Amino acid sequence: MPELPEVETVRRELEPWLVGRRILRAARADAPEGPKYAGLERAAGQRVEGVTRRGKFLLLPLSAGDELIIHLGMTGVLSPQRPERHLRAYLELEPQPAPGPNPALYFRDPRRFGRFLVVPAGDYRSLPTLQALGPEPLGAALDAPGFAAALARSSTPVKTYLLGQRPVAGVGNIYADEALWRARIHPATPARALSRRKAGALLEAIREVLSASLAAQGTTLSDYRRVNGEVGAYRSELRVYGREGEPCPRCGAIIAKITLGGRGTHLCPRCQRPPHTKLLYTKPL
DNA sequence: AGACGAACCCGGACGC
DNA sequence: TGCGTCCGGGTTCGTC
Repeated sequence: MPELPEVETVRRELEPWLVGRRILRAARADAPEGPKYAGLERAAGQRVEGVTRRGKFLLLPLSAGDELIIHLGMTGVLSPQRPERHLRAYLELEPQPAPGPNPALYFRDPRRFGRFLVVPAGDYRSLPTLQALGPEPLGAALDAPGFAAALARSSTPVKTYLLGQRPVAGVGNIYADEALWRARIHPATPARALSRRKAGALLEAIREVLSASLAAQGTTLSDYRRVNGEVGAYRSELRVYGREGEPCPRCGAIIAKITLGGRGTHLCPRCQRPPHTKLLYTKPL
């Protein structure tokens, strides 16, 4: 759910509020001991020096050489308002000149897939996905030849490979389906079976979808909220995700939902022809 | 090493 | 109405 556009939206909203602010206290609330909230208390006394993002991870460098890492998981929401339920962790911040209670950043996460931990800056040993994360799709570091070369290294279905965050950072289930539809590629196509031309089209489609969603502050299906509590507006722009049974907006064929790599996968059976090689997916829904 | 499936977790949808 | 079951999602872990 929160993928690159949603996390970047949150990042932009947090940045002006948090940068330069000192953390008075960092604490877990209804959160278990364990790696997902490891070292959180160490943030106390440090100043937030930046709010950056890599893929779906928020990275906040702190003044004593640590780094606060936040991953929203499926249902994580960051807010200055204390939630009534499912509060996992929070940062108490030094007060602004304005009167009133100390401001705070609250992390609500009903499904507990999120993370909120502090590590020595750059020490991502407890986060293998972050450690091996591919390049940012909206940055200059990734070009079409590099992307094609990455795809050529895997025989995994291209959608599954995208979800692994290796060829490119920040693409999740929703935008993978949307980008593959735009590029007219069947999700089960082995990554290395894509021509360089098709790989280039896929990268362009990924960039278009992520940019358009970012411009709309992301997609809210149910849980995702901006820091100010508002929803993202991109849901109405989704072309295949969640639209199984509806006509394809491009050709009118009925959009299908299949399971691929254990994930719900939406596609147009006419626009996105399966590869000529053996079909790797199994059951239409 | 890489690939794959299961596990994690729980609100909501669904079936009876 | 209420109970039980299933689903899904990103990431990690265990197993092949």
